[in-house]
Formats: sequence, C-alpha cells, structure tokens
Amino acid sequence: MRNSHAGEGKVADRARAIAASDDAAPSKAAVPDPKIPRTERGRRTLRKLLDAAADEFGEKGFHDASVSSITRRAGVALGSFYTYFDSKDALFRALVADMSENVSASARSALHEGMSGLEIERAALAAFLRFAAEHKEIYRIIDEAEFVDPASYRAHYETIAARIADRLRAGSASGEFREGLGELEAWAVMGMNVFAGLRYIVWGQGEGEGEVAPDEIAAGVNRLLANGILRR
Amino acid sequence: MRNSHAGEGKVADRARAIAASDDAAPSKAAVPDPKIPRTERGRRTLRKLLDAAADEFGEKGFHDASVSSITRRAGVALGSFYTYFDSKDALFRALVADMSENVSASARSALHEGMSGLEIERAALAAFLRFAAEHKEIYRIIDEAEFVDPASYRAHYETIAARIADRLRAGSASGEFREGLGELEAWAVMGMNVFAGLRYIVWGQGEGEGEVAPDEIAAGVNRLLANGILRR
DNA sequence: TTGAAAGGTGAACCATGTTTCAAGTTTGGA
DNA sequence: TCCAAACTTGAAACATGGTTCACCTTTCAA
Repeated sequence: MRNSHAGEGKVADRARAIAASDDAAPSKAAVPDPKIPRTERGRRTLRKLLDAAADEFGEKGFHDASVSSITRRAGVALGSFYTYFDSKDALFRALVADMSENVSASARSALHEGMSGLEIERAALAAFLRFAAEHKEIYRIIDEAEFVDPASYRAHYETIAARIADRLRAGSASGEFREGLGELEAWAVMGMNVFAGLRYIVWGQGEGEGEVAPDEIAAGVNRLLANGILRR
Repeated sequence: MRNSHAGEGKVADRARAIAASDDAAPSKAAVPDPKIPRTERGRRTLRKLLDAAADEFGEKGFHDASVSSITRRAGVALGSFYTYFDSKDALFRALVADMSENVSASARSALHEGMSGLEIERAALAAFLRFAAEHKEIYRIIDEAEFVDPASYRAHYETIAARIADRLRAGSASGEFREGLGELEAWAVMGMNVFAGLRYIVWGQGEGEGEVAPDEIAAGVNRLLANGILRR
C-alpha cells in the first residue's frame, strides 16, 4: 500500500474533502466527525492524520490499527489526535463515509449522456475497478465497517443497489432490457462487481502475475450480464 | 440469534464434527485446533464451548466477543477454555474451518444426478440460502475471517469459486452453456449468490416483513444468470 | 507587537480482556 | 477399589491500547 505511485495525491483529496475545503464553499454543514481546524496548520495536521489512518486501517484493519501508531505515522503527538477526533471509532466512521462517497462519485463521473444501458453498467464497473486499484484499502475498510459501523456498511450497499436498480428499471422502460428487473437483480449485479474486484484487483492474479486490466474484467462481466450463460 | 427454533440441533452438529465424533470414524486426523478431549465429560464441554462461541461471534463479532463471555454462556470456568483452545484466535479458526466446510457440504448435498447445468446452479444457490437462513452467523464469521484469519477467508472463496468454475466449464463442454466461461464468470456467480443472501436472508425484507423464500430468490438469480438482462 | 485562541505534547490513567497457574475434583481403566 | 490422568476452577498476573490532562508553543487578527 503505502505509496503506490508518487507521494502526494492519493488520500490527499480525501483528507481535503473532509477537512473543510481550503477555498470557498461555506463548509456545507460538513461531516459531524472531524472537528474542523481553524488554522492552516490545523488543516495540515488533520490531513496527515487522515492519510496515515487510511494506510493504517488498510494494512492492519480496525482493531490491529492503533491510535498511537497512526499518530506516529503522521508524525504527530498522541494527544493531538483527540484535537481532531473524539475517538478511534469517529475517525473510522469519517473514513468510511468518505470512501463510500468517493467510490460513488468515481463511478458516477464515468457515465456519460447517450450511453446505452449496457454501456453504462460496463463503464460503472470499470470505474469502480480503477478506483479500487488505486485505493485497495477500500475493501478492508468497507468490509470492516460491518463490525465497526454497521449502519454505514448497510447504507453503503443499499445506496449502491438502489442506484443500480434505477438504471435497470430505466433500461426495462426504454426497451433495451427485459421486463421485471428490480432490486434482486441490482443486488446480484452489485455482487458480481464486488467479487470481480476482490478477485482481480485486490487479490490480483493467482500465479504468474500479469495484471488483468479493469476494462477486460468489466467487459467479461458485462457480457455475462447481457446474455447470461446459456448457449443461444 | 440465540435460539431461533428448538433448543438442540443448530450448532450441535458443528460441535460434534469438530469434537471427534462419538461413534466410529477413527478421528480422521482431525482439525489441529481443538485439543481433542479424552473423556465424555471433555467432549461435552468442548461442544458447549463451540456452540457458545458460534453464538457469541455471530452476535458480537470477533473483537467484541470475549473469552470470558463465551465461557459464561457455556457455563464453564474461564480457565477451562484453555484446556481446549490455545487462544481466542484458535477457537475462531476452528469455527471458520467448520462453517466453511458445512456450507460446502450443504450445497453439495443439494445436487443430484441428472440435473441440468442451470438446475444445478439454482439448487446450489437455494441450498446455500437455506443454510444461511439457518445459520445467519455464517456471514459475520466468514466476513470477519478477512481480518482474523485471512488465509482461511481466501481459501473459503477460492474453493467455492473453483467448484463453480468447474461446473460452468462442464456446462460449456456439454453444449448447454456458451463457450468461454471460466474463472471470472465463476466469481461473478459467487458474488451474485453472496449478495442475494446478504440482502434477502441476512438483512431480510426492507419494510413490511414478508420473508422471501430461498427458492424464489434462487429462481430470480437463476433467470438472470441464464439469460442476462438484454431483451431478446 | 501582542495576547487569546488554537494547536501540540506525551506521560499517566484506566478499562478491558487474554492468558496463566496452583490447587481441587472427576473420570475411567486396571 | 484405586489412582493417575483428565478436567475444572477463578483469582491474579499481564498486556494492550484508548483516552485524559496539565502545561507548553504557535498562529493570527487587532
């Protein structure tokens, strides 16, 4: 994990998103969690903590991660942590909310006007896989939310499923998809996507490396989704 | 959780499976984890501990579960726990191995000679859903294995995926399924199944109850799997 | 320039929970 | 009937790590 590519970037925008943006935007009622810093120095520290936390949680999981280790990574004193978060849990929740939002946003931005229903599903999956490749922590963090923050865990999947269901119904309405698609199918689609990402992005290829491109995976899953497995 | 239906049964067979069966069967080299008891009393205690642990882990998750709470449930002294397990982790591992084995067995036993490829997939899913309905802890326990016992977690899904992949390839070979089905499709199928179970079995219906029968769910997913979403 | 607010520090406090242990009690084969 | 092995017990030793706190430093607006 650590720094897959350059140093900056990566979680930096995550941090920024949470830590009241630098410029305009009147704080949009912000996430309740991090106590928003009032000075530039404060924003930098919060950012360091969030970045360190994402790495730490991604590597060790919630319970093996420790606040002191996080502050150590961030190069900050233990006590400072509590200037920004009420608890280890609060930090985790902030991270979950943010990651959840980021995946959605990422998928959303991959969709364009004029795409067919099928293209939309393929593009959304490809975007998700690319996001996961860039932020492998997402799986561990979301998965662990099942235990640390069940409400967010459920909300995460229900939100995504709802969005997929809407798209499927729209496809049925337009005549591109068959009738009768709904929630069940949406959950099935989501499951396909999540597991494809687990196998090929998070765990990578079994043996002699090789990296399967997100687009190939998305194409394969899309074909299955379109026509099923029956020979026609 | 606790006692959905009658008292006995449920996890009892799980316990028995691990705790060297009462009757014949020369201990089949047993799981390395529980130190196999030498007396009848010992076997009873081990069984009680395993049952209590399955409930406890299912309800609270690994970290919030405590050894003392487990022994309390089991009606056994704290110290006795260490007569049977080296650690809390060891107990958890034993449970994961066992549950994993039980799901597989359950699905396997639902398949009969002469079923078509499609029927096999439907039956396997229906069996899995029924099993999950009876042992809702399975989701939490397997999911938590990602953090507590990563190797088992991976092994669990890889084993299942491999089995599905074999069935898909067999279907291609027999001409029932289209060509080109393989690992990717297997993972996608597994994902559909897992998420369908999460949504409809573990989380139940969103609003006004109603219980969707495993068979209905399996039928719906099976139709998607067979023909996809495109209108034909 | 200045001082009040914001931020930083880390030792110490605590709560929790795992594991050990020395001393009984029960079991079951001889 | 007998006793060594198996099993039980629960208090206490330990380990870990989250959270607090009293005091110090930096920031920044006036």
